[in-house]
Amino acid sequence: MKNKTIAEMFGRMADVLEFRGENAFKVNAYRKAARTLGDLPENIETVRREDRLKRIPGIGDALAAKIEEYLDTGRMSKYEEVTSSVPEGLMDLLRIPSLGPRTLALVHKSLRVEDLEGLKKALENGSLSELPGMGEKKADNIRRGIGLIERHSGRIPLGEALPIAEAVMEALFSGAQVELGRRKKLGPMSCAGSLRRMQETVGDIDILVESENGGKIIEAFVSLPMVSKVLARGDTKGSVVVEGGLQIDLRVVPEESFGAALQYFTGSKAHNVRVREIARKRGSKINEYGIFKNGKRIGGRTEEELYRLIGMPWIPPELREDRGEIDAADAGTLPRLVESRDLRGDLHVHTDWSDGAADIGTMAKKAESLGYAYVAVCDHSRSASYAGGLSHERLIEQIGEIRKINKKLKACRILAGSEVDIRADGTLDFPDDLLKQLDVVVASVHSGFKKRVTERLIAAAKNPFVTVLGHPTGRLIGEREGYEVDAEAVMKACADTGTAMEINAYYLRLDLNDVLARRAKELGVRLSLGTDAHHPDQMDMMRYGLGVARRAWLEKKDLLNCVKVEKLLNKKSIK
DNA sequence: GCCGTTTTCGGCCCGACTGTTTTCAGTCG
Repeated sequence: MKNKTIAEMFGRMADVLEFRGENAFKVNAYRKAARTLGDLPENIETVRREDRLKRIPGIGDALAAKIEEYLDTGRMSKYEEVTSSVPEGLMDLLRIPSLGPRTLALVHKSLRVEDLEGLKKALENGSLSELPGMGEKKADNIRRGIGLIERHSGRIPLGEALPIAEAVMEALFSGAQVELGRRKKLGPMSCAGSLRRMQETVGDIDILVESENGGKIIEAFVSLPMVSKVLARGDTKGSVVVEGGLQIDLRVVPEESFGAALQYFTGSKAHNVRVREIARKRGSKINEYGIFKNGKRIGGRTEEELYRLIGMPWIPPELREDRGEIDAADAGTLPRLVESRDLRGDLHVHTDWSDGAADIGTMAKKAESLGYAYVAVCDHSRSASYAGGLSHERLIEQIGEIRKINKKLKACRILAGSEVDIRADGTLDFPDDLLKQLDVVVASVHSGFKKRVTERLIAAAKNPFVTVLGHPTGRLIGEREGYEVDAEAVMKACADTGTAMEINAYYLRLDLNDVLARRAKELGVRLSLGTDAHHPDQMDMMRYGLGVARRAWLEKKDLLNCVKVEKLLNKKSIK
């Protein structure tokens, strides 16, 4: 797909245009188009062929022409002209926090800085801090920014950030309660930002708490044991770095503004821009303190109130990405998102029969404690020798073992399954007559990442005994891109054959991701949540997969996990 | 560069904080 490439080109052009000081609204137009294209689940070439380019929001005559030029010739003259006007690599420096386009232009023009090395030198020899408008503190901030991106490219996975945020909030809750004394009750506390939206990675953590005693709360916050550095402490805002380098901002807001502040700090930015636009068109104004009409406050205590006052229902945080949720809210067609309590089971776990850490009974017990009605044991198949993949005989033995344990279980049923390898030649690792005996078959690619992956996945989908395609794109967050796969073609095959596609809930996979899972739903594909747990504790990662499902607008009916066990076992009813 | 229930021209979200200034530009969310 050329979508990402074109999106990156527009993004890069936006950077350069901003750097050159051109019209900020034009810059914004490029940036908006870049984001829309990056999120577009459909192949841009298809959209072009059907002459629908200009129907994409934010794409007008000029950008459509540029896209067409690129698709036809493989080049974009405007892009080449714009990017060649600045040294290669210079724009990468914009990733450094507290170094924006204006400052970059200044250091480039007056100090001839062209890359990170040059920037470091200018910081070292003091020439940067002597520039007009610059100073020691600004230089310090840029130094810290460089350190930040060098340590860990800026963002950390949701599955690491959320437990830290929860630990901090819990400690803060008791700490702040002590500071306040017993008589004053601490108001509600919530995380905000990309963490609350359950985005797959987060840059920093935002926490909001409602109280009239900001100073004391902030004091308790900066004194928490996990804090390694205090960046700022005031009456309404505190900012710290915790062990591991993650930045956490705490904001204390008064009761009447809590909802407005929560909405504001939850974002996303694109969502908030649209919400404010609409508020303005409808005669009111929204900021982080509330919603105002003719200069008079008319609300802001809760998010529900805020949305209601501009004429729409509350929008779940996972949807707030400006991907159509605002129009849907306006039209009253928001999805009824799947919830944790809708999930009847985990459809992908491993045991010590292959490379898992716990035995079948222990995994089942964990499933029971989570309130599940079923758990699918899907150990690796024979080709996955690195993972102790089961031989034909061992799998038959395991099926027998599972049937035996099931007789002793009450609430939760173990489903006999397999995570069967889709081999490099496109065949599956077990013959059909063995697969037929299983309750659940997850078919996954674990090798030959560059060998005709699309065709292999489609072939697997066509197998009548394959229930689910496991981690269909194979990406690992922060480690590797997915396979070269035509996701759209695979989805269509799954829709045709009734094969489900996995949202692997393991925090580094989250595969399918939100955008693709939503597209799958649109095409009529059922999704399946599995934690891929290799340890009972990892079954708790279901919440990350659920986050993806909700970000993908999925409802109960879209997920295989919400189906009753009887229906699940009757394969004809699901495939 | 996009867009249109005020508009095909003239708008385009809003405010805080920081660091540098002596009234404001840049950055951020």
